[in-house]
Amino acid sequence: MITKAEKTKAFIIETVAPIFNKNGYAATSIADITKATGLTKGAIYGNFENKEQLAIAAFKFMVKSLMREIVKHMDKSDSPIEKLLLISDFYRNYYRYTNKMGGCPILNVGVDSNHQNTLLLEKVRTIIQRIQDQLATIIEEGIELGEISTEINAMYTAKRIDTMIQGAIFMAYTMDDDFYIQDTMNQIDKMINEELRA
Amino acid sequence: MITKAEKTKAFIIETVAPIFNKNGYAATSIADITKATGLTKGAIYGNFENKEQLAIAAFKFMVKSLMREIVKHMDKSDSPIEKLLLISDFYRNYYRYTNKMGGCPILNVGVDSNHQNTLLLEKVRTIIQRIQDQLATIIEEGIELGEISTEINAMYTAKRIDTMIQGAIFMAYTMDDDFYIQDTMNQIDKMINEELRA
DNA sequence: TTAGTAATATACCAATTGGTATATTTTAAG
DNA sequence: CTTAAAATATACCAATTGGTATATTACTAA
Repeated sequence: MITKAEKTKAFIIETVAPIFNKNGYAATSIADITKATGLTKGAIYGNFENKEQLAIAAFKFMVKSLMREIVKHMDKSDSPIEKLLLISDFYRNYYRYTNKMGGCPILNVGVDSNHQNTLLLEKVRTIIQRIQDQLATIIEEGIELGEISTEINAMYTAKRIDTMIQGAIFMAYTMDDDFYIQDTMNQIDKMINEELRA
Repeated sequence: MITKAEKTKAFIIETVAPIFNKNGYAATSIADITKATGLTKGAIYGNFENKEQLAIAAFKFMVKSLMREIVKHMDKSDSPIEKLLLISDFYRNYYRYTNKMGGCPILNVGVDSNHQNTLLLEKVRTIIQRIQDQLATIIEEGIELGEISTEINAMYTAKRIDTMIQGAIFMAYTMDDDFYIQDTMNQIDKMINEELRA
């Protein structure tokens, strides 16, 4: 059964996630949180142990919804090479899409938590690792199916793609220019078609 | 003549720069600053208008010393294509080098200031623009000297290289793994040799 | 309807925040 | 050595910080 508190908890997370994502952990106060939710400290601390645990829940929520979207998009094809192209295609809308939630949580929390919050940094690392593993798995499947050259190192290539994507996201947000993402996705497509394809 | 205050000012900036870089603007308190410098609020506010101006001075200081190093390294050759290879070579030591100062100031302040501090963000943008302009100039010189293919778009290529570098820096710091930088620099070298070269 | 409990609000806490006015010390010129 | 000015230290400010103990309200099962 879904209790009142569970609904409140979900509501707090949804409301607070973009605030943490935009402002960062230290620059987000409990007052910001109560103001945005319209709730009081009692409700917040009744549902979350402390600010840190709320920030972790918010990060997980953003990543989860992001991952859901990308998997949904990716599953439009069964072909590994098509899947890779669908991933870059997903990121073509990333700037517009993530602007609503205050930017890319992986980039923002990754930088924000470094030297500052061990628990959060750990969560970011886990997510990045998972993304790269999934990318590598798709590439390996492509190799097995003969779509992708056997010369390709799946993990290296996965890391390379992920690195390019994160660079593009950083540049796009810092310079407020979607070009970086579009151009990088073109480069990744080129790489898929000209280097990966068997 | 070099006054006492000028020396103190420089000392404060040097001491405080890595703290701001590591912790971010909001997470760095005036108390952190007085503790690190051994000075009091009087000395800090006697030399800087406020926390924001100090953070800006600290950012400029870090970028200036970083730029000095990269230019010094780059000037080991007169050939544009060699200059490009020397840039990627410089970044091969970037992780170790910037760890001392608490990470890459462009990445850190770029992410930290977004949605938070307009003045700082503006400084970051100016620096990124300058880096890309300088990269583009080198590429153009390479084209004029016949070292680089006339097919190459200097500004696009400059942006592409810069984007890859920033992605590598983010990944290296977030995952605490220098591999991302080394691999990306290999990729950039490959790009220079196989795509740019006339 | 009522009692018990779950959920939220209120009032409060010490510590810290960025910043300032003023007192004190340090410096350099005469 | 003296003195004015420059530089730094001290003491203080209201506002805000994350967090808690307790009071109040909302909900649900009997």
